[in-house]
Amino acid sequence: MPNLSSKVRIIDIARMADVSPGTVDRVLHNRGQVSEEKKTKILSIIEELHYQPNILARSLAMKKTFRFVSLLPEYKPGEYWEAPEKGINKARAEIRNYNVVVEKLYFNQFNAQSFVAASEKLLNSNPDAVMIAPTFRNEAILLMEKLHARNIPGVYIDSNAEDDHYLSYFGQHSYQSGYAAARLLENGLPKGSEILIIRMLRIAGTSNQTQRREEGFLAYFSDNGLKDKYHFNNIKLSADNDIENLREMEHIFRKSPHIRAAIMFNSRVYQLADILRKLKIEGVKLIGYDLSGGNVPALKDEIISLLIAQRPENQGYLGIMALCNSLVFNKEIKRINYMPIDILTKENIDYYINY
Amino acid sequence: MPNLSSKVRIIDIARMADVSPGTVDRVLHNRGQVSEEKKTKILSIIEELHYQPNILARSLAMKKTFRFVSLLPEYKPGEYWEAPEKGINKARAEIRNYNVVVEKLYFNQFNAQSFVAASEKLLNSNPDAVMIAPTFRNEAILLMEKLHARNIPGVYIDSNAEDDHYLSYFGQHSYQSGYAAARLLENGLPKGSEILIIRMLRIAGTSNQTQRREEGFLAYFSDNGLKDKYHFNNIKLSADNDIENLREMEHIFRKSPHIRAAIMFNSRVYQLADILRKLKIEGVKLIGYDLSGGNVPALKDEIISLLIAQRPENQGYLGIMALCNSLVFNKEIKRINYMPIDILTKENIDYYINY
DNA sequence: AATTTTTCTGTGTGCGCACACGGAAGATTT
DNA sequence: AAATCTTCCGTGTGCGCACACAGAAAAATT
Repeated sequence: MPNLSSKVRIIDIARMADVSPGTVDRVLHNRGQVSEEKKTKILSIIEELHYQPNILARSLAMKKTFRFVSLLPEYKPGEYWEAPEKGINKARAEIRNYNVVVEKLYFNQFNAQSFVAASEKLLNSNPDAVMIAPTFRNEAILLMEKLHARNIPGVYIDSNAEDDHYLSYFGQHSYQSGYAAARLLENGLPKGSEILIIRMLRIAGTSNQTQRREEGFLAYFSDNGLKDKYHFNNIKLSADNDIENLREMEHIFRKSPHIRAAIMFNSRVYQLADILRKLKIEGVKLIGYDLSGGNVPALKDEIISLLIAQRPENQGYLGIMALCNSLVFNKEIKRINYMPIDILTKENIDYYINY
Repeated sequence: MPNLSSKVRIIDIARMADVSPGTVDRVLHNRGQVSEEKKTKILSIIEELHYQPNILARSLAMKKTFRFVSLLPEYKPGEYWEAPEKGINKARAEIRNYNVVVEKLYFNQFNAQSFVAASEKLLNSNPDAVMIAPTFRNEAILLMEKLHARNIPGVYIDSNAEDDHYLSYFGQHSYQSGYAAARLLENGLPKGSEILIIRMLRIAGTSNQTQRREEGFLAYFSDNGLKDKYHFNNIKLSADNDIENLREMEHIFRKSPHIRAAIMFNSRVYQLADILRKLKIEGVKLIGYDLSGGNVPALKDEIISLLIAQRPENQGYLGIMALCNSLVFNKEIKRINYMPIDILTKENIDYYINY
């Protein structure tokens, strides 16, 4: 148990080691040269006294200011990516006095080229650390490689590119969140029911994350020998053509009136909820992801039964804080940080503030 | 939008107002006297420039050290109260450099007299701020009154004494968490099932919190017209006599073999889980609270179906941080802070780390 | 042995703030 | 008008650290 109460200063160590404060400073920062003899002596005293530098004084004295840059998808108010941004702002205010400024860059999440362009900009600005949402996996890996070559640490949030060069990852375990969703969906569902799996057509292809969730979802049923107990029905909806979607769904439900459950693996569930509301279809257990858009109202209206969330705000906050902890405070950073898989219902949604 | 980037110092303000830095200092701290004319001039400049003091420099310069004291139930390893303590330690490490020390006092949660004795000790030590678990409501209110008379701020965690003198509260909305539990228990439960409600006999009487949870639980059924759809069976178990409890439960299940669900409103569910395991009773949906003791293993073994948690670690952390934010950083503190009602299953428990 | 080069080491200054102190200006009393 | 008290105000010092700089010691070169 380290001594947290009594204060040990650099000057104390210097006195004990019979050297000047500057020398201690040098061994602490690997600056200049210090004779091997003094070095070991100083280090042993530091160890013995559990010396911990006063971060406040350090930041106050330090000339260098750190520039962190985030690279996230642009968004409209209420959309998913608003949440991580809020977390960034929170972190920014918290570490402002430690000489770190946080800047933001954005890309279009449906356009890989915009990611590449923003990457270019990012690199040219020569930041001290970066936080990236690797929506475009290959492009993100390329960027991270370049950053690594320049010794610029980077963290991923939301999804993990799983390359070798990132400092840390904050995001969900997509597979497991699908698995958890399956269990919740299946719970209390009569055997023989039909389950509707809805995918969204996406210009940039299905996202990695969505796919993993679906894998986990299906794995639950096969792992537990439930695959034959239910009928699975796959359907694809368009991202923007609401009228077409409505027609499609009406068709599906006329053909299969025994659908008792439905799931979507992204945050657009509220669109489906709208359709169900319009078609006056009831008794369908609907599960989706995230609190963005109209999801919360639909949950409260009991059209959506459950939402699964992953604290996107905290992801942004923790990503920035990890950079700060690593660069400014020289702390060790855990590399993979899976966020909790939060289960939200009408009854607990109002208290879901991420303290 | 305040200017977060450019630094404004006291000396800058002084120059602009054509006074000495000491004068600015005086109006910032209401120290000494300053002529009304200069005062307003300085204040308007502060306003205009969005001056925010550098907390780091302030703490570095400040002579005063703050003493925060927590007053929580004593506990054995693995018990509920270990969690808030962890949060306290986290906060302590974080604010150490801001000249605040955090001390801990304990009481026996089954003995009101021990709370009073600890209160005495607490008051005599003359702390700068306190955090209290008001397990004994009346005694806690009395203590908070005395603290208030001495101008010592105090926060409650875990449960709320709901008096007039506390600074802030961090804890669950007990009623609502019972309500949420009811919904989860009822979901998928065949109508006509028998539901077992288990209470623990407690020397010090039923705790306020437990009672509220039960109220919320029952309210769900009456609110939704489900009261007559199920049979409710109440049973009391002893806190320590396991053998007697086993016999009792065996009796109950022999008499009522149609029990399909059971709930306990405290963290001792694992005791019931043990009994069900011993009696080889299956097909009972069991819900309980908190992650302490053997609850997590029982959840993973699927004897417990769901656990409801309320981030006790964060409660301790946030309670201390609230004191710090108020006293040291002069921030506004939200008075009532209900913690999220977290729903935990076998599938998401492994990712439940409170980031 | 005298020099240059390299390695090592101590001192001084300032980051932005709190706080003590001493002195000036004004108000009150003698 | 002189003395005392009160209100007001400016300056100086230190919190613990980083960093620049100059100078000493040691090593390498001439």
